Amino acid sequence: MTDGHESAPTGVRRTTRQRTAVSSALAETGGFLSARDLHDRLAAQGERVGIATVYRTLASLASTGEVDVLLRDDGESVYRRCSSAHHHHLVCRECGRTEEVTGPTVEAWATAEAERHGFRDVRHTVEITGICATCTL
Amino acid sequence: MTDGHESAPTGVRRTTRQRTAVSSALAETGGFLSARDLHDRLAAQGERVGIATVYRTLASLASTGEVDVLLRDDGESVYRRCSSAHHHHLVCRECGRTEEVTGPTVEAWATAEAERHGFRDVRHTVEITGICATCTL
DNA sequence: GTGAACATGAGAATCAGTATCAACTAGCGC
DNA sequence: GCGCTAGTTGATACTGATTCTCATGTTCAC
Repeated sequence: MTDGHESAPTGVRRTTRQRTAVSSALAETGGFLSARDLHDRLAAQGERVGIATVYRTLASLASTGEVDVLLRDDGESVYRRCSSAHHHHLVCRECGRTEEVTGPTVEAWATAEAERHGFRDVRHTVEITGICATCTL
Repeated sequence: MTDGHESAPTGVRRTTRQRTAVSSALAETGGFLSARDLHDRLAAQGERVGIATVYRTLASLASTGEVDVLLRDDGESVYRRCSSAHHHHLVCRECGRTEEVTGPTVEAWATAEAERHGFRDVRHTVEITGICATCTL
């Protein structure tokens, strides 16, 4: 973890066929995709991109806030092209449909609660799941 | 996935040495433990319990609400003996110390927000992380 | 005490994600 | 356009958590 092979980038981020492919595949799909899904989707489109590269690209996009990462219940991470403002998700457990929701209420509550316990540098995650109107029918 | 070997239990839950061991090891420790941690701890106490059994027992305890499951950022699940009332966690990113917090505010907000989008059968998870007072020093 | 349903455990299998490292390439200066 | 080199890629091995398999062991109602 100290100094591997792919470390020490001088900050330059090159444009490659693979990165463009991952980015646009993500943009085409509204919803959340796992790294595998994305890899399969690219393969189906004839874009040959290694799974390792997909993971690397997603991690990179996530670190710049261009995509949103969600850790599903089964432990797999899913990614989505996302507005960069802080927000939360309302996910349908049936079809996976996602709505973005914002909540000044929660933000305030989380911060207040954390401070009450003496915690600093507070972050929070809120996920709401349910069955959406369409799936209820 | 239709009908395995360990399925079709008629609802009976037997008391075994292993289940008791897992339960009490969990009770002795205030904080969160991963299945491995628990397994190691049991081994150290001379309790020979298979890792598969630890997982099974934890899953069973979790399903009855006797323990609380948290999916850590690295994807590993951690378990803790927990009050059964609905609540959330405030976790220190440094030392792992955990506080239980309740928030009628969030509950209400989550439900309202979900209903506004036409979602039913709503559940939510809220995790707040930060650096606790002790680690700040 | 008996028997059948339930539980266990050792190890194999699975699965997401990361590390390795030789080969490749974007983009800069010329 | 050419060459250089740091940044990238990808096939594959590896790791680590969790689940599956199934023969064997236990619990508990009767």
